[in-house]
Amino acid sequence: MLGHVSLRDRKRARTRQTLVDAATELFERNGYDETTIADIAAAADIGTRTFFSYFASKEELLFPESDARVQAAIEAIGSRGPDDGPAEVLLRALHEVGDDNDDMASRLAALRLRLVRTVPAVRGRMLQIQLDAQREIARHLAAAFPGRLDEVSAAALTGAFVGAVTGALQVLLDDPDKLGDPAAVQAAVRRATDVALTPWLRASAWTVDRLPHGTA
Amino acid sequence: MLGHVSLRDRKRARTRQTLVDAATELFERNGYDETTIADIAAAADIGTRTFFSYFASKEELLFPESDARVQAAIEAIGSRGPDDGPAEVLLRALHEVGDDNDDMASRLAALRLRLVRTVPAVRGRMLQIQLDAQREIARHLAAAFPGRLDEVSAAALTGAFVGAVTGALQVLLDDPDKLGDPAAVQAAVRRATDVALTPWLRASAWTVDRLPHGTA
DNA sequence: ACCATAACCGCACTCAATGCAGATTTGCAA
DNA sequence: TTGCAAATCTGCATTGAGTGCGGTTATGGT
Repeated sequence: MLGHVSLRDRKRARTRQTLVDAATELFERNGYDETTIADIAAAADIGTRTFFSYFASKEELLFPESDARVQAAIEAIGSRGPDDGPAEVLLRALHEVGDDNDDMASRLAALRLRLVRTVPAVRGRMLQIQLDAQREIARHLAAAFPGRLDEVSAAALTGAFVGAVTGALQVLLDDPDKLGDPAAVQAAVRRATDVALTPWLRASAWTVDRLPHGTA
Repeated sequence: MLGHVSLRDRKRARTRQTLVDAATELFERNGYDETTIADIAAAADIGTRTFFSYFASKEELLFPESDARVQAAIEAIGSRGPDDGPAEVLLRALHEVGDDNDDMASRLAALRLRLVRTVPAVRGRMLQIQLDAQREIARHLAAAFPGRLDEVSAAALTGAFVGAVTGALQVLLDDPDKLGDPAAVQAAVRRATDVALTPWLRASAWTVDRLPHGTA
């Protein structure tokens, strides 16, 4: 019975969501550092001790579905065409993930974006998650091109892609105007990926026109 | 009087070094998590409270000269030849930094390498330092090529390079065999980064043969 | 010698995080 | 329905990181 969701599971999922909502609310109203775990637990009506059976730390609250993006990328790798090389596959995967960022409309995503820039602990946690995701993607990429791409090269390639996008984003997003405006953020994301990935596009069989969005 | 080092300054520098040494010793003997700041302070014969006027946190002890590498990279950018493009300059800068890692002989560097792999807090701190360094380097790179390289592209380029190296290293370093052999690691990193960064290199005037590979 | 400043240090405090043990709830089968 | 085992919830106590404050001591310049 794998698909079976018991009452216990539903209840637990609901409490978990309540925690995220309560935390979002409190972080927005009073700030991150000013909000204690005791506050969050109280707002979600559970004991302070119980909080730690849902999230290992305060930062984890900001990244509740961290596997989803990795999963999307892996599927993009799996559904590659016969003529696609590693760069093309990775490119499509990253665009996939970027579009997945459509949840940018959600309050949590906007809040996360702000906190990543201002709270060191949150930034640190995000970088770790990103690095883990990178490693996972690289593993699958290497598996998808046996013989042609060893583990190390796959990791380097993935790291280069992700690093390029991250670097570009970092510069684009410290423009204070763009924050709070989801459309501007998304445009920045797209432009960042385009700028960052252009060299690989030129190197492979792709042309810029085939990209699924005109540069904003 | 800028070059003047007072007794105060000398004393302070000495205490700082003592702290690093004591921490290194304790971390190696008892482990990172098992060593408290109180232990370190006691070993260096200062009050626990005073520790925090030397280092803001326990992790900082592992990165006592974090600016040195950035400084080296910036100098490499400054001393570029007239025909060098952004990619070449960045490549030389990174090699400079990599060679700087020859301090791998030092106990602290070896310890740091181990702790980065095993202690999440340390890894998180390192990634933050790396990201800051990346940003700083990108800024200088853009300044060195006005007109030819805007802020965003410079950040993307730098991110790609650093990301490639980091990604490759991550895979290489959790192979227990290679850990003691810096030469093999360095060779593997160069090979992998070449694979990942070929497009960037081709985009400029370089050819892969001109890379200083035969070493190691 | 004098004084302003910087460094040192103990004390009290807040908060994150963990271990433990008892109470409660849920799943499942008799 | 009943009963039992497992999972969950919870309070309590404890450790350790980190900060603010205030008083003391050491240092640098005059």
